[in-house]
Amino acid sequence: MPQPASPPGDFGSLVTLLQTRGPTLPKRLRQVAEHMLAHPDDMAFQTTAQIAVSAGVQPSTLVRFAQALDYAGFSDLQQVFRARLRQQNSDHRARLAALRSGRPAEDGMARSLLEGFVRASQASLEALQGRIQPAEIEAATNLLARAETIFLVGSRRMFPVVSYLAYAFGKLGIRSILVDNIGGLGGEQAAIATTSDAMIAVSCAPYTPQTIEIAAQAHRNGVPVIALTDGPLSPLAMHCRRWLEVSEADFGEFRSMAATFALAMTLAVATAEKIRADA
Amino acid sequence: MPQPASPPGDFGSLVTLLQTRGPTLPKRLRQVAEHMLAHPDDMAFQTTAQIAVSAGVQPSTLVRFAQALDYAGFSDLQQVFRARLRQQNSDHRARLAALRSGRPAEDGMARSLLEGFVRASQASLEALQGRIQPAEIEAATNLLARAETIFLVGSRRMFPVVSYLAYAFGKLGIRSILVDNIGGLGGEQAAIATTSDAMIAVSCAPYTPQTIEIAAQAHRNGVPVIALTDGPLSPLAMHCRRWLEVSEADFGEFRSMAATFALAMTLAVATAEKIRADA
DNA sequence: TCAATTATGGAATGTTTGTTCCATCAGTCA
DNA sequence: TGACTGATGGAACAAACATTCCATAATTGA
Repeated sequence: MPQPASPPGDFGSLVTLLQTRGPTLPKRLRQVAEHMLAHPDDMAFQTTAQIAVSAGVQPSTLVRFAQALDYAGFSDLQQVFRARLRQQNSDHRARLAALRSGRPAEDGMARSLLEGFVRASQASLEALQGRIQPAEIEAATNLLARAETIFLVGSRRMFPVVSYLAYAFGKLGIRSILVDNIGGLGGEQAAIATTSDAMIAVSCAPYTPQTIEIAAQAHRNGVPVIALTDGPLSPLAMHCRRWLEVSEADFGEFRSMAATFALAMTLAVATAEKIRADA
Repeated sequence: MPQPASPPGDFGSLVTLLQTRGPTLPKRLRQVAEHMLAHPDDMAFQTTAQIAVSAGVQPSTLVRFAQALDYAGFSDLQQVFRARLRQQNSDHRARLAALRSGRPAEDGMARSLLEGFVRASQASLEALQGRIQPAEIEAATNLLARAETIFLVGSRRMFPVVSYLAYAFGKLGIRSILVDNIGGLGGEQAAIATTSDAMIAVSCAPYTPQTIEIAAQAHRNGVPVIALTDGPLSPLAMHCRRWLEVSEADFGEFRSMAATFALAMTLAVATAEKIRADA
C-alpha cells in the first residue's frame, strides 16, 4: 500500500475533484464520471450492474473508477452519494417545517432572500395565468404575425425582456429590431417603423418616459403597438393598439420578472406558430 | 397463498397502515415499526443486520415484519424508503423532463403556450430552491462584496440576466460594468478586471465560446469569477472561483429564465446586504 | 513500425446480504 | 396445570453482490 490516501468524503469535494481530474481520465472512466454527475440519485441506490448498464460500461469499470479516485472500492464511493441524499432530504424537511411554522427561516440571509424571490416569482406566474385571457394574446399575435419587422422597445428594468425577445425572434426566424437606445438614438431607431411593421413596448411603473414617448409616437404614426404594462391607467396602455397586463410581485425593492418573461416568450412563439400556419 | 395482497407503494400509505395496524402487532414487530418511523433514512440505506442491531431485534424479525405487511420480503419494503428519499429530488427532475417532451397543442395555442411557459418557470423555481445550498450563495456573496467593481458577462439568451444585474447593482449603489461586447470589444471590456474586482459569468449549454473565454481569461488573471451555469462539467464551472447550478426547464425550444433571474437577484441583494453589514 | 504500457471487457471469485428453517419460548384457553 | 397457538432467536442457506483476475485491445513513446 503506497498511501492511505484521502478520497473526498462529501459530494462537493467529489465534484471538484472530478472537475480537475476528469479531463485526464481514460475514456471509459470519464464516461463514468459524466454519468455520475448527471445521475447522482441513481448512484446512491442502484447496484454496480444497473449503473453499469445505464452508463454503458462494465461493472468492473465502476470499481476501477472508484479506486482511481482513491476509494477502497465502489461501495465507499457510493456512500458519498447516499450521504448527499440524506442531507438534501433533511434540508428539504427543515425548509418545509420553517415554512409551515410561518417564521422566515433562521439560517442565513441568503436563504430567506432566495425564498423571497422564488415566492415572488411564483406568485407573479400564478397571477398571470389567472388574469390573462388567451383571446388577448391571440389578438396581439395576429398583429405581430402580420408585421414585416417587429420593433422592440423597453428600458431599464424592462430592457432584459426586450433583449430576450430579440433573441427569441431571431431564433424563430422573425425579423425584429431591438431599440436599445444606443448613443441616445432610441427615437431614431424606432422612427423607421411603418404601418406594415409592429412594435412591442414594455414598461411598468415607474414608467420610463422615453419608452412611453417612442411607443406613443409610433402609435400616432399608425404602427400597431402591443404594450406589456401593469394596468389600464398606465400611460403605455393609453397609447397603443392593444395592451396585455402583467402584474409582478415585489420582493424588497425588486420586482420579479418571471411573469413578464413567460408572457413575452408566449407572444414570440405564438407569433411564429401563426406565421407558419398562415403560410 | 391466501391473496396477492397490495402492500403500500409510497411512504404516506405505509405510515397510515402502520398507524392502524401498529397496536395489534406483536411486541417485536411493533418495536420494528417504531424504529422504522423514527429512523426512516436508515431504513433506506442500511442492511438488515445493521438495522436489526439499532432496533434491538434479529434480522429475521425485519423480514417477518415486511411479510406481515404483505411485502414479499425486506427488500421490497426498503424500496418504499428509498423512493421517499429520491422523491423530493427526482420529483423536480421528472417534472422538468415531462415538460421537455410536451409539444404545444394546436387548438387554443395561446393558452397552452402560456401554460407551458408558466409551468416550465414554476418547475425551474422549485428545482432551484431544492438544489441550491444557501452556503454556496453566501460564499459567492463574500467574493462579490469585497470587489471594487463587478464585471458582468453573458451573451445571447443569457444577456438579459446580466443586463438585469447591471440594473440591480446600479440601483443598489454597487459599481458594476456590463460587458456587452459592443463593437466586438467584449474581451477588452473585461480585460481591465483585476484581482480586487470580481466577475459574474452566466452561460448554459449550448455555451457561448466568448463568454467561456472571457471568464477563463479573468480566472487565469486571478479575478474572482462567480459562474452561473448548468452543471459541474460545464466549461464555465471549470474556469471560475465558485459556481452555482441553475437547471432551467425547457418548453419547446425555449428555456425558462425564472430560476436564473431569481438566483441573480438573490446574489445582487445579498451582496448589497453584506456590504452594508461590513460597513 | 515496433515494443512497452495502459485501458478494457468479461468471466471467476469470495464476500455480503436477504431470506428461510427449526428449535425454543411466551402467552392463551380448557 | 397442561396442551395449543403464535412469536422469537439464531443458525443455515442460497442468491446477489462488489471485487479481482486475466486475456485482449488500444494507446503511447521511441
